Amino acid sequence: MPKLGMEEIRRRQLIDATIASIHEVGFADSSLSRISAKAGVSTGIVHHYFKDKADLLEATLRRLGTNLRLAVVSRLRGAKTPVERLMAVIDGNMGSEVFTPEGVSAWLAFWAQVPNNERLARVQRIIVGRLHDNLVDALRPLTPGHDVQAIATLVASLIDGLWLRAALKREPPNGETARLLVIDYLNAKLNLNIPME
Amino acid sequence: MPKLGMEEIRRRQLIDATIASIHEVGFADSSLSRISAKAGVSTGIVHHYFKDKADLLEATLRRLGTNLRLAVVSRLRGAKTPVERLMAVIDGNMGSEVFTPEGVSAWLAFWAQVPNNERLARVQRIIVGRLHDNLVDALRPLTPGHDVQAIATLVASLIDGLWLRAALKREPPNGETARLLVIDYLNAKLNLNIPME
Amino acid sequence: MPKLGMEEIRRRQLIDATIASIHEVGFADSSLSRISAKAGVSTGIVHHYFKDKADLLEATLRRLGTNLRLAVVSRLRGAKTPVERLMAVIDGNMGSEVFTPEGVSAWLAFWAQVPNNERLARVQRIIVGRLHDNLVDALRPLTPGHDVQAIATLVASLIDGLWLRAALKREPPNGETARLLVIDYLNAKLNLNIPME
Amino acid sequence: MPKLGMEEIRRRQLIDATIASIHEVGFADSSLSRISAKAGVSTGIVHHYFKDKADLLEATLRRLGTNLRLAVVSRLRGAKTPVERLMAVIDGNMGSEVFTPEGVSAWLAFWAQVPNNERLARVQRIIVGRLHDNLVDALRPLTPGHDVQAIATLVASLIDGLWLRAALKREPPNGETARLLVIDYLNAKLNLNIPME
DNA sequence: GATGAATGAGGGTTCATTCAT
DNA sequence: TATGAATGAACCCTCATTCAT
Repeated sequence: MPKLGMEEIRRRQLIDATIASIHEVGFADSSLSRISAKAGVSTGIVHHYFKDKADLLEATLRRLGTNLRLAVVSRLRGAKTPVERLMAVIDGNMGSEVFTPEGVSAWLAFWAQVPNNERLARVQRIIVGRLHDNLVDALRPLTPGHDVQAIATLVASLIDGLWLRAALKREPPNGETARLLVIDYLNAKLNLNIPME
Repeated sequence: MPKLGMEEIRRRQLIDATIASIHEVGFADSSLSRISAKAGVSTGIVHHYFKDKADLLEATLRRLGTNLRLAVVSRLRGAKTPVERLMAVIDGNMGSEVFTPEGVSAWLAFWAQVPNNERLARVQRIIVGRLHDNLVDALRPLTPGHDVQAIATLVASLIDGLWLRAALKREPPNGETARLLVIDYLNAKLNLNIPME
Repeated sequence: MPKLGMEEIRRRQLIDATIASIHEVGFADSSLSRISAKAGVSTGIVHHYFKDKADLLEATLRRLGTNLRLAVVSRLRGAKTPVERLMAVIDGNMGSEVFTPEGVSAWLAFWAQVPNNERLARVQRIIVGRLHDNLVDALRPLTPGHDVQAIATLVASLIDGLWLRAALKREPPNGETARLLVIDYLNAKLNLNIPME
Repeated sequence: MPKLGMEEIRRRQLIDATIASIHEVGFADSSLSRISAKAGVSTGIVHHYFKDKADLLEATLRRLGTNLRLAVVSRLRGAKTPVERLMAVIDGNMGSEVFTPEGVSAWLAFWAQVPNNERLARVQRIIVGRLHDNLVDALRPLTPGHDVQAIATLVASLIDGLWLRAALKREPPNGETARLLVIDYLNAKLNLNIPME
């Protein structure tokens, strides 16, 4: 009889191994044999839980997006003021759960696949769209008289750039420093006084 | 003397074909046979002019960096005022010679290789360092009382983020829009009045 | 006793599914997982009722042979005259119970395995031998002065050829047409007057 | 510089090895690694000369058809009388160049693939059609008052059946015996006197 | 009896690289 | 200088078979 919940466990194992492998050796060298070895299972098992390698990769990107969404959602729950809500979105994209060595490596790797992979592109568009919407919602009460769309685009681009630079560095990414750069911009542009503690 | 400069011609052919191929089918599918076909030469020829595939890729990244450097240098030549010098650096990184569909695609592809490829990483560090130095030099006369390093980092990150987003989009990248976002930030942060014509 | 005969039921299910699968996708693509899915059981069950895949295939060929034998035997039961007995053998090999799309497909598939599979070869030799013996017995009273062995061989070869051609055609096999060709030969060779109604 | 005619040599090597392999171990076990080993080349080379395995197999079936056609054509060249022309067709399909152990094995193997492989089916229809046309042409002057189509079909089926039986036997096929069975049928049916020397 | 998760060998295929020409 | 034939390792994937449940 099938062990209950085994499917979810195995899928998670394999997705985690995929992220770890991409971090360690990169996208190109993340073969299924390496991934399954890292997950501690046989190569054949992958095709029990995923249609093929592309399916595993898509699920992995989806998971990265989910992690990001959860990081924002959990912070929004405790946010009361407009500034707190804005910072929930910013911090949700810079927090220590997501802004990890493995996380930024995997993100960069997947981004590079997007231009030539429609299925990954679709997932990525959802993730990017969600960040943009979150930013616009959070910025609107704080930006009377400004072009909120442009500011959201700038902040999103800045966040992307910081993720990119984090991925390119050898050291573990420093979310705190990255966060301060975003706050500094917002304070200057919107005449806010978000504390940079 | 008909063969004079043959080496340089062939190397350039192959590098151009590499960039074009990466743009068209991505890094993973840019096999040497595809690249050489695109360059109109045989597969074997690659190893006459490059040690191996890694060597060709490194040369390609180097060329991308050179293009960027030249775009900045040529603009700096006509720059007189501090603001003009700053804009020379910005525009050199957003100008239509470099901010092309092929250019941004190739950049993104190489970025993704850097974390797991020390040789490419070395080249990339040089390029990043040069942009940072250029920015610091240009910003210093305009930023009394500010942390010039932080501002340079923010601008550089923003530029990277804009390149990244340009690569992820389907449409040809719009350097003008990207440029305006950077100017807008600088005007707000440094109380400048760089015209956004 | 509800489980009584379960073994026979399961074996029959799987054999039928094997024949159906071979007809649908061919011998090569008739994997155990496909066969068991078609039979509506799990993959593991096959090894409860058959030693391995080769065993299932052998049982399937045996069943095909049995079907043929029964088709002949049942017709022989009502045959009185020598001609009727001959026609019982012919029709038993061309009748609508056996000369079906699935039947001819499966036969052809198994024939192709025989030269390199001793176990299947053994089964096939029994089936071929039985047809030959049946034909010789039925022909003897009708072929005074002829080489009964040669005629039996020719008829058997002709029947095989007609099965083969039926399997290669896209349309459902036409046993009636095939039958008439055999009768026509016998009438010509033996100066008989078997009606071709 | 490419060795002239190398392509034709290699293709022939590989096709011959394919036929030999099918004869030795059957269609299913004729992997590319086995075929290329038998041809004395590496596995990778197959894809220089054939698009993929299906392409090699199709070329192999085509070659078998060509061999058959040539065997008939060469005999037709010396045929003067109608009977000689008929025998040229018969003997061309039973001659020692084509009615070999490897030949009949490969034929049976390919026949079994036809129902589930449209590309092979197309080639096979051409071959079958050619035999039928040849037979009708040769039979027409000898069959006044008969249904020439039906006789051609019977002869073709008989030939197929004899090939089939030859493939199923362990011994090398005996073309002479097979040939006599066909002649015997024709003599009986058409009141001919083709000598059975 | 029955399931389907798990294994690992072997399949076809692609590829960077080498080398005879 | 230039070719492309040739190699063999590594890839993804499928499969028969086993076994814990």
